[in-house]
Order: sequence, then C-alpha cells, then structure tokens
Amino acid sequence: MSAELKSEERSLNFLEEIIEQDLKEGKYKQIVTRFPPEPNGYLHIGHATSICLNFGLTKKYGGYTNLRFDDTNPVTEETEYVESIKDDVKWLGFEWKNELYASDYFDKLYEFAITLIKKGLAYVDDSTSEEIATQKGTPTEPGKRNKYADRSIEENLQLFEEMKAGKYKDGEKVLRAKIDMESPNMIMRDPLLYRIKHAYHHRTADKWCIYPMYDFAHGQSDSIENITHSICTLEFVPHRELYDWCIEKLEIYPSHQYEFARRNMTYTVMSKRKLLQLVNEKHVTGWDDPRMPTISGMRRRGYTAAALREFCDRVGISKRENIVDVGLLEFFVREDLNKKALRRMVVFDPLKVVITNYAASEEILTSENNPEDPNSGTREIPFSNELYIERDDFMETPSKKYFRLAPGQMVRLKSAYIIKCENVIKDEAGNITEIQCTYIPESKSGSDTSGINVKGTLHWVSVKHAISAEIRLYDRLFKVEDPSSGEGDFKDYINPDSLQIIKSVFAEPALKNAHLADSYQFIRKGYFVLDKDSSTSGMIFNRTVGLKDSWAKASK
RNA sequence: UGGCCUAUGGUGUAAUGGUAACACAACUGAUUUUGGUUCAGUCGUUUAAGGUUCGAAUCCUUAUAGGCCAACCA
Repeated sequence: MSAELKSEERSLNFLEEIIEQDLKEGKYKQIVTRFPPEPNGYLHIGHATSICLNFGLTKKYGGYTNLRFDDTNPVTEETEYVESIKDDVKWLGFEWKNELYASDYFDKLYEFAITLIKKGLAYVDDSTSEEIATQKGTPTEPGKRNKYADRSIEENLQLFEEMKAGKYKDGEKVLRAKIDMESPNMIMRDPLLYRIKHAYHHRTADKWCIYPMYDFAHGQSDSIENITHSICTLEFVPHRELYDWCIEKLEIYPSHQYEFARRNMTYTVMSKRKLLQLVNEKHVTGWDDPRMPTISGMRRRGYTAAALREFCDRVGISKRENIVDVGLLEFFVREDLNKKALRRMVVFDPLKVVITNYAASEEILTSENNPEDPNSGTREIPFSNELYIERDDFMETPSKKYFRLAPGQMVRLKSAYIIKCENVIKDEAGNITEIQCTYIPESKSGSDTSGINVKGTLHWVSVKHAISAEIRLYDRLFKVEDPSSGEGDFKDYINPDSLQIIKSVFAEPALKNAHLADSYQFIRKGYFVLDKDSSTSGMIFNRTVGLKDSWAKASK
C-alpha cells in the first residue's frame, strides 16, 4: 500500500507523458506495445528494462503487449533462444497477449515490397555490397545513384519474383527503396529492403530464400499489429525517418516509434555479441552463468524477479547515455531478500570451540527463521560442547574495536549462550587449532538472566551435527567499471577471481531441506541460493550477494 | 568536413518559466542476540558564455563535451 502511494507520487517519464497526452486527446482507445527481441541470444538486464517498460506501460494505461520475435535473419537465430526468451519474460512476471514472429508476416511483407515496386519506389540492384557501400557516399559526401535504379517497374517485378524463386545466389541481387541518395540521413540513401539468403529459417524452414531487412520488417510488423507506441533504443533514432516513410508509402496503420537510452551497468558488458563471445570462449560456463548480466544468469545467482522489476522501475528511463552502478541493483536484491530469505548458520572457515563446562552432551535450541518476518516461524538447532565458529571471528591480539572472540573476552553465540574464551590451543607450528571456552548457563537465548551484555554475536555450528555443502562465491566479472570503453579488448579486463569455490563448508542441519530457488541468508555471510548443479550427493550454494559489511570497511 | 540525439551531486533519475529534489553510494550517530535490518542526521548538483523574462535547470543562440549514422545485423 505504501508502495502504491510511492508510485503515485513518482513523476512521469517522458513516455508516460506522451501516452497520457495521446490518451487525453483521444488519439487511442487503448495502447498497444510490443517487446521485439531477436532470438539470437539470451536476454540481459537491459532487455529487462525494455520488458518492464513495455509491459508496465500497458498495465498502467490499459491495453496489451505482444511478444514478437524479430526473426528476419535466419543465420543467427535459433529456437533455443526463443525458448529462453519466453522463459525469462514469464519469470519476470509478465504475460504477453500474443506470441508473434516477424516471420509470420513474410508473405505480407513480400506483398508490401511489390506495392513499393509498383509505385516506382523500389528497385532491384545487381551491385555488390562493396559497390553499394561506395555509392552510398559518406556522412559528409552525398551518395550517387547507379544505373539499376532506372529499371522499369516490369523488370523490377520480374527480377524480384526471380529472387524469390531462388534463381540467384546470395548477394547477387538486392531490393532497395528508391528514396534519396543525397539525404543527410545515411539510412535514407536507398536502403536495402530484401536480401538473398539461401538459409534454413527456424520457423519457415526453406520456404524463403529472400529475407526482409530490419527496416522493412519492424515498422510494418508494428503496423500489422496496430502497435500504438513502438519503443526502442536510441541507436534507432535515424531509422525513424525510414520507419515513417514505409508506413506512409504503404498507406498502412501508422504506428509510431519512440526511443530511450539503453541501460548500461558497471563491471559488465551488455552487448549480445560480447556475451556470446564470453560463452563461446568459455570465460563463463554458459548464458546462465551466475556472473552473467543475463536474466537467466541473475535468476540462477538468486536475484529475484521482484528485485529486478523494482530496479527497472526505480532507476527509470531517459534519453541520455548512462551507466548505472551495479551496486544499485544489489541494493534492490538485498532489500527484497532481507524480507524473504530464511536465516541459516553456515561456517565457511572453521575454528573449533570446545565448551569445557558444558555438562550435557547436547540440546536442541530454537531460532527464528527470519526476524524481519514474524510469520516465517522458527527452526531447531542442535547445540553441543564442540562447535565450529568462523576462523576470523577469533583474534589472539584483538584491535580495540574488535567485538568478536579473543582471550578473556565474551561473545554471544547466536540463539544460544554467551561464552568466554579461556584458553587457546596451538599446534607445534603455532597455528591455532582450538579455542577452549566456558559458557554462562543462565545466558540462554530467550531466557537470559545473566545480566551480561556483549557487543558481538557469532554464528556457529555443532561439529557432530554439521552437514556439508559446496559454496560458490561470485564477484564482478570485470575488473573495471566500463570494460567496453577501455583501450584494447574488453576481455583484457576480465576479473580472474570472479569465482571462488569453497568445496566444503559446515552448515546447520536445517539446511538439508533446501529447495531450488529458495533464498537463504547465511547469517553474517550473505544471501545464498541452491544451484541447479546440486545433486543428491552434494548441495551447492551460489552467493547471490553479500551482506553490507561496515566492519570490513572500517577494519581496512 | 554532414545530419541527428543528449548534457542536473560520485551514480541513476525528478523538478514541464516560480524555493533544485528523490534513491543509491559516502560519512556521523542511535538501536540491534546478524558489525545485517531499522531510525535520525551530514555531505554534495544545473557543461560554458551570451540572450529573452519581474523571474531560466527549463525557452533562444553559440560554444564545448559525449553518443549515434557510411552491416546484404537488429
């Protein structure tokens, strides 16, 4: 409820303003958007921004959003990608009205091309790609039209028909729009509409050997679907002129294109080409490697859909170049997980503690599952006279602000007793092998009558009850904030320590029942989630994100 | 040497001609059986120069900086 209040207080972004204006003027009864991925890679956090935008807008203003695969280039597109994209959109929590494909419109698009030819607005060009590039001029010099532009409508019709029939090899001919070779906008210098590709298409198979270019497919697809607001990223701004030209000449439903700045994030890369490279060259284990900025990677890492949605909403959109701090995303992940994650105790680097005055062999203690959520219940934790604590929770000669265990000092064991360090045992090499402590019986958690106040509380695990698990600690994939902007190859900036594996940690028994996709907070350690690599023989946990650690910062 | 887009704290976004603000980050302090959470506070911003105006982050001009455009990619 307070979240609703907040969103109402929040001001409109420039697209919401446009839409509210359109609605006010009665331009549309409802708005229709689309999310138009090309199935040539997995979706990343930048796409999540677009998804939240497109689906969020129609949810807010009434209308619907289509999922449309922009599959006009058969050589890079695969069904695997189609499936992953659908999974990701669903997981993010959105429902599309129609699942569509640009390839659904290939017949229609072919008709559109014929229409343009008949209007004298398109021609078949026999030039090579090099010739076309040369004739196009440069941003500062106008281009020149070649002789093929003079072909008759009849000839163009016949040649285009022959292109479709497979009479020509790849690259032998193209269909171009006849617009303006001298336009200051390079896109308008007789852009290519169709090219020949004798390639198998993931949906139309071998039906076609000519395929429309983006500029001749996207706007028309929008138009066919009656998209009211076609939202894309800034690099398509110059294409808008052609987008509008096609709609005007074809006299079809006038969809309109609006552009916003793509989302960049620190310490990662966001282009599908680069991500594909990381996958292909095995710098990561796959598209869903938890270090990847992909939606599937983040999901596997333990980021929640709610956190991603909140991130997209709260960061907002604009038209300026940006690189958002990955720390902001991590903030929303922590904010969400703090409310939801069950608390568990896990010791990563064990140091044995023996309670010398503990007479019973063991007892069962209870602890809250999540202090932030009273409905989360409690769990049982076995306690005994032999425990593990974290090695860095003990210091033989502590610094002044060190609140943890040290000779003669007392600490609280979380949900258990206060203990006092009496003796330090070392091996011959001088390594600490064991800490001997006494406990304060009347300091039991929940019924503490000891009157003792301690500054530090430690997590712990009973030695004989501990279960084992593997832990994967992830760090940023790159060492620098913007790997793409530096000199040289972005891969030069890969962080060699982005994955640290701890083969065996000691966990409290309650963790045995961990489920995939359940998030846990390992107390004082961070948020973790069970990885799909886990088997019956061993559990593997991914670190989603660490806890804020002001002590680590202060002690530096 | 063409055209287009954009410039607000460290970062991301507001303010729509009328008091420059919110979140994150950073820093203090309080609370705390997680050095977590929570709470209170501090820090710091309109690229520059002109112009219009009673009044400009906002409108205009110029400059500067960054981005995009010369793929048979999207």
